[in-house]
Amino acid sequence: MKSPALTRAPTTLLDRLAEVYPAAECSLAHRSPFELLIATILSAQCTDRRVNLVTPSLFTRYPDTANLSQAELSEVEELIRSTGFYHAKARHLIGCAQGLMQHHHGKVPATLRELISLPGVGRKTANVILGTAFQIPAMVVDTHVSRLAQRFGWTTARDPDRIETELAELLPRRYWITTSHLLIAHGRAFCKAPTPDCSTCPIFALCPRQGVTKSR
DNA sequence: ATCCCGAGGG
DNA sequence: CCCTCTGGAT
Repeated sequence: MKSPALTRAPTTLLDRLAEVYPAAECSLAHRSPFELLIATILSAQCTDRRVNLVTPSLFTRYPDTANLSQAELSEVEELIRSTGFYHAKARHLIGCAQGLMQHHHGKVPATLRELISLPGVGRKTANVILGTAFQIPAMVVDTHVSRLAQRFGWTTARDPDRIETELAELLPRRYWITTSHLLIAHGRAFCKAPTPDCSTCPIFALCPRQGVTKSR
C-alpha cells in the first residue's frame, strides 16, 4: 500500500546528502554490538571524536560483557572521564553488562523493548543499535534529526517520539537508518542550531527552506 | 559563556 | 515538562 505521504519523500535531497556524506553510515558499523552499545552510551552529549579517544583502552581493559559486568566503578569512571557525565555513564555501562549477563546470556539483545530496559539505554541509543548493528529498520531521532526534519518541513512535531513516527511514515523502512545518519552528519557539519552555515552548505540549492532560517 | 549525536528522575 | 549530570571544544 502506498501512503500519500510517501510522495513527499525527499529522495532527491537524500540522494544528494548521500553523495556529500558517503561515510555517514559506516562510521560506527565496524563495531560489534557490544562495542556499539558502549560507544553509543558514551556518545551522549559528547562528540564521536572524544568517544573514539577512550574506547580503545576501555575495550582493552574490558574486552567483553563478562569483564565489564565485574568492573570497578571508579576504574571505569577514570577511563571514560573525558567524555563527560562519567559517573552516570560508568554506572550505566556496568549495569548494562550485568543486565546482559543476567538476562541475555551476555549478548546484546536485538529488540527495542529489551534494549530500552537496559540502564542508560533510551530510545535513541536502542535505535542506533537496532539499525546499525543488527540491520533492523530503525529511525534514530536525536537533536540533529529533530532539528533538520523540522527545517526541511518533514514534520511540525516537537516530541521526538512523534517525530520518529512521522518520519517512519514518510520514508521507506530501508531508508530509516541511512536517513538518520545522513541528517546527523549534515546537522553537525552545516545545519547547526541555532544558526546554520547556509552560505557554505553543500545542499543549499536543494534546501526546501533556503534563506528562511536565520543563517550565516 | 555556551553548546554538545541523552537518559533518568522529580 | 522540568532539572541534573560532566568535560572539552569553540
